[in-house]
Amino acid sequence: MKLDPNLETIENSAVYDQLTLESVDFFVRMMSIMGLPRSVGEIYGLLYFSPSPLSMDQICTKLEISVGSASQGLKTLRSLKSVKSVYVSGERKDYFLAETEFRRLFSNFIKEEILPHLDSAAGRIESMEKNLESLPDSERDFLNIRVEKLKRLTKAGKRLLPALAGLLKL
Amino acid sequence: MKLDPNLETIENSAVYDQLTLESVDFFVRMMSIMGLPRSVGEIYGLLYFSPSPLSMDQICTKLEISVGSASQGLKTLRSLKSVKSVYVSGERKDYFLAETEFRRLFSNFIKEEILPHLDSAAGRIESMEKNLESLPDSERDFLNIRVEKLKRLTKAGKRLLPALAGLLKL
DNA sequence: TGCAGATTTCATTTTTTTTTGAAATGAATG
DNA sequence: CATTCATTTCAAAAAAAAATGAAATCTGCA
Repeated sequence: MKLDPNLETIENSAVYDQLTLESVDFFVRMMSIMGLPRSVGEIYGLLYFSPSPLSMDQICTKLEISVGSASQGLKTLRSLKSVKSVYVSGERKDYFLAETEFRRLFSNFIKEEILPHLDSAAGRIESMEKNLESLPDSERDFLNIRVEKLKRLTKAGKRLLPALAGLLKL
Repeated sequence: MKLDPNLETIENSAVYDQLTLESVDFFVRMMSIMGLPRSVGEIYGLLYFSPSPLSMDQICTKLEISVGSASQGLKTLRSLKSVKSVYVSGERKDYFLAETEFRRLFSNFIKEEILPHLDSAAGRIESMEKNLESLPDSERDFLNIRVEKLKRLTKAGKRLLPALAGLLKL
């Protein structure tokens, strides 16, 4: 991360830079657990500790990433509703602020990245059940139990995961 | 001495192959959501529908993967306690069976892959708090609130995630 | 103990994912 | 409505992750 040497405001103090660095690091790891690219974590980490909204080119400059990455990363963060754009009077470009309700971030992540998989899994299980029917009763038991287990797992996932974010009382 | 391959067993039917294919596909996706490599999902998917334990070379043959991958994948699965090895009399090699309690799989996954990150996050937050102290009171508020939020998030994670697997009543 | 087969390790190759940067598209302003 | 700046898109480059396979290590048994 690159610092710009304009003094006096908190944003330009060395301590603030250090905090931002730690924030970026924190969110890079967190997003990476969620399977999101480094740049997404960097952008969110930067915005999370920024008292004022930042434009895309400020983000690119401070993080030393390309405009393509910034645009892509902001798109992802927008889809997770983790970032909001802010109108700044007399400015043409968009400015961004972090949305700090983690509950919403997780709930959108689950909705967008996980539930679709559970839905397609349900389809796959149906197809397994169809295949099972064509086996003789005597040999069906073992496989039947396994398929039932998968079915219960996906159902539990579909029920539990969306409820999970709701448990976050921060 | 080797058991002769009885062509009438369920394992050799086309329907069984189809089911195995679907199982592999199911678990490859599931493991990939958890950030685990394809080979891990393939191996678990194969074992999950196998009525009899399989050796490493059987796994390599059926999945067409290298011994290195199989060894690596089994190591991961062992560490997640998702696979158990079985003694087969008169056989030198190890044989493997899937452990089908998903609760244990998830609980181990959380313990091994996620909690360590939360622990290191706690350290990072401490360092942020130290940095905060050196800022003048007047400018500390905004950042203080953010750091507190991170602290609550990691604490909630540490409490909630291990409990999560326990909610799985399958 | 020494051997043969089984398993692990790890440098290398392959595959996949992410980033880049330039061209295309879009939008506000005069 | 043309110009300029801002944003998105996407092919190519770079980086990261995973798979391979052969050498090293381990293990049980004669």
